[in-house]
Amino acid sequence: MEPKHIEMIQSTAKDCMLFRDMSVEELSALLTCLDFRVRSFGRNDIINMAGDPFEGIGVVVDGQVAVVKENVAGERLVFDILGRGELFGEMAAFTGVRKWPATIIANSDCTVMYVPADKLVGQCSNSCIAHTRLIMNMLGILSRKALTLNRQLEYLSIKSIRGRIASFLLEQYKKHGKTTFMLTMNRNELADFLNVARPSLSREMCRMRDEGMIDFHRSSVRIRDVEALRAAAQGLN
Amino acid sequence: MEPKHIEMIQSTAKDCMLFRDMSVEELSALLTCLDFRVRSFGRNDIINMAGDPFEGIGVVVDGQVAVVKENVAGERLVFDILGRGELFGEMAAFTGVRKWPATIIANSDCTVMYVPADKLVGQCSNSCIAHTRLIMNMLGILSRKALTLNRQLEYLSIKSIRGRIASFLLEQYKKHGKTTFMLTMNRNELADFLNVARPSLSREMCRMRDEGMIDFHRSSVRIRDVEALRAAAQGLN
DNA sequence: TCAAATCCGTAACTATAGTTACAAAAAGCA
DNA sequence: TGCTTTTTGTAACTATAGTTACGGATTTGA
Repeated sequence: MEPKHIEMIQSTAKDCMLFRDMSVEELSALLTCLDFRVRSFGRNDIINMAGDPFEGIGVVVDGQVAVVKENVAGERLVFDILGRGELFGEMAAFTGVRKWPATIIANSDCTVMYVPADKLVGQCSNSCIAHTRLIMNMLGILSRKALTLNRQLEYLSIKSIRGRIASFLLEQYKKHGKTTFMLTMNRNELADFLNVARPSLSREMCRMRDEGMIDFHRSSVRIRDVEALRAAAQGLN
Repeated sequence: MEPKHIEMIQSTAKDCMLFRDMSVEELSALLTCLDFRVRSFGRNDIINMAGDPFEGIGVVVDGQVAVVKENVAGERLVFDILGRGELFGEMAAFTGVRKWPATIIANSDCTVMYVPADKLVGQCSNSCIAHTRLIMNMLGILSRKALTLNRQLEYLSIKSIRGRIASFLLEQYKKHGKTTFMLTMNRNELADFLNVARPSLSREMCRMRDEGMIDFHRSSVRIRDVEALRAAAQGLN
């Protein structure tokens, strides 16, 4: 293990849900008994391939990775984008799944730390306090994960494109706190995210503009009629 | 607490993931320190309403409940059907959410046991072994939940009704290990589950029958051409 | 700075799914 | 058993979204 890795992990751990509420000492003790490994990847490298044998949970130490799933037709569905301190493989770890359920791809040059699943689950020999906390943190992470999935499910359960756009924009509005904001996705990505065809998305957005609900140009959006948007999100009108 | 309840819970606990791998003694000790409550409901009763204050995890002791979500337009999306020994509210418990994220409805007369969230999370005063095991079981349950949601997300990301039906039937086929099996949902429920209109579901199922992929009558289904189904699930043909 | 690549809106056409209504079959029940 | 309720398939019609193609705007990068 190179020293720069240790340092990087220590500093990442501060922002990592998995190691939350631990003192530096606890963390050090924990890290020694977790028996982790570190690997680095270049942009677009495949970090883990769906179906490959699952070894353990991954923590993004540096850079950005994407969790994707591909069907046989070759369509790629982006499930999640993860940054520093975020986890992947946590669902597989506790269900005894032996294969990666999704593919992990490096969105940029990145460094990943792997923790063997059995080290997480098993009681460590020093039975450190930090290990207990680790488990509780894990519970929180998994729960949050489930809630996020739940919310995404709500998106896809909306049947009309207009409803999905409206819900999405309302969430952005809430997030930014302003009626004018920039989208972080281009039309293609947004269409993928909302699981609709790109031209259909454009068409519907223009209709909504024509009706005076919103205004937009490229990635900048302005909400003109919040109430109308709310109604649209609920499938009315 | 009525004795019949205690007995019912003890017997349910045997089949309950939350209490897995515990001896009768451990279970008894655990139950005393969990401070649970028991309530009974009649068919179609609302057990917990989305938005109502969240008290604790629910365990189905007897009967069947449905986890649903409704939008203002009144459309009802069935997220899950739970039987004896299954849990609800486990996601809310560990994320500090104070409101029920979904509505729970009694599918039949049923009995439910509630365990306060803080009793699960906090160390019990007797720090019993069973409590540790409870937490580990909880990890497994949450992971599995997340995987299930993931799978449902995959369902809804399929754009065609035919693809959804095919995926659903393939999963049932895999689950039963036989090409002939009974569905546990009627057409209405299945349509809800797949998030499509009921007549559209019927129509598509009939088309698939006409094309020789499947055979069915009411809730009994026979898969006639697995490969064709696989192709359909992937959006081909 | 200019050419290439990408992004975005648009339109015509097609395909798919939703809506509504109804009747036959099955199940529940008095 | 016979009546009622529920479940299911079906059909005609409508609405919505996907497909394909194209051109202008914008960005990228040599």
